[in-house]
Amino acid sequence: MDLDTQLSKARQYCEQKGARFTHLREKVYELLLSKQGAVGAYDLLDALRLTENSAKPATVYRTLDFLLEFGLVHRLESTNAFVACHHFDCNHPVQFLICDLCGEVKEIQSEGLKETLDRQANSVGFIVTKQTIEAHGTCSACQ
Amino acid sequence: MDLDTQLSKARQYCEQKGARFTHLREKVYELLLSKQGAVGAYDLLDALRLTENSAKPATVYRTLDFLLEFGLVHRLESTNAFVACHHFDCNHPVQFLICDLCGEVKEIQSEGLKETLDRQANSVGFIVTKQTIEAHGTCSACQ
DNA sequence: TTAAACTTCGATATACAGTAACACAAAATT
DNA sequence: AATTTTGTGTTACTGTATATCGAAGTTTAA
Repeated sequence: MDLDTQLSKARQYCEQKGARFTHLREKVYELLLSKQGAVGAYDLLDALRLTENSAKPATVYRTLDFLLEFGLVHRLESTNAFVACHHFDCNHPVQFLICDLCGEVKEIQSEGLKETLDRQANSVGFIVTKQTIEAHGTCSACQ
Repeated sequence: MDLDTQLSKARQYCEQKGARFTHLREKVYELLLSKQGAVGAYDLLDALRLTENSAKPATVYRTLDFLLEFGLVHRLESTNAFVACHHFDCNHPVQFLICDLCGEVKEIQSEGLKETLDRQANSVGFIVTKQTIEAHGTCSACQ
């Protein structure tokens, strides 16, 4: 799907949820969509500053907080970086495969993985609210 | 197991591996053992400074690097914090249950979880070298 | 249609996390 | 004893993230 289509899909999604897809939010989401791989907040800030002159760290983090809240982007905990999500409307658990050579980030959805972790946790009386599952390694293209 | 026992177990383990369990390394490991839950590097630094007057960020990070390398501590990617490992001698994959209320960190070992992730990755041609699996939620005591 | 309430954004400052580089000291190796 | 390796002290810096406060823009409801 091309960028403009993806953007209007996001706009529509936000409107439907009663959230404002402001200029800044659209811009940041667009920047993330346009990169493959994950981007650090300060790299994103540098890119953003090319068009949004007044952008500062807080600008980026606030905007990312919004996008994270609505599932438009994901945060990679193991690299402190952010990736656009292309299918925010389906709300399944997400896991990431991060290639340490080319930086590619592949999002996978394994119900099995989620359920195994939930089950393991429950068996010791722990209730899971959020999972972080990330694998580092080498993608097929880089092998 | 009490603290002193755990410390001498660590000392023995290091000697056996030809690694030096120096005063600093012992001290940092001891501090981590004495807290339940995970500790941030700078909190650790503050605690360390009470006895090691000259400690600086690099001191802590260097020491943590050593302890991480030998499996005496783990790093939580989702909180940038560190926890002591009590059974460094058995070298299986590790997952964490992190209680967001009391801060307790429970280490679990699920071969199944590891293998499921490996399998999912392999099925798209991805070779995993390192896994990060962390669950946030509520522990049994806090419910 | 205007005031009140709420959300977003700009700006500054600061806290927290991690690394690079170099000098010196202590152990281990020869 | 001399050499090499490893560990520590120190300074300086880069990178990551949040708190606060006030101004500007939107929405709501009188």
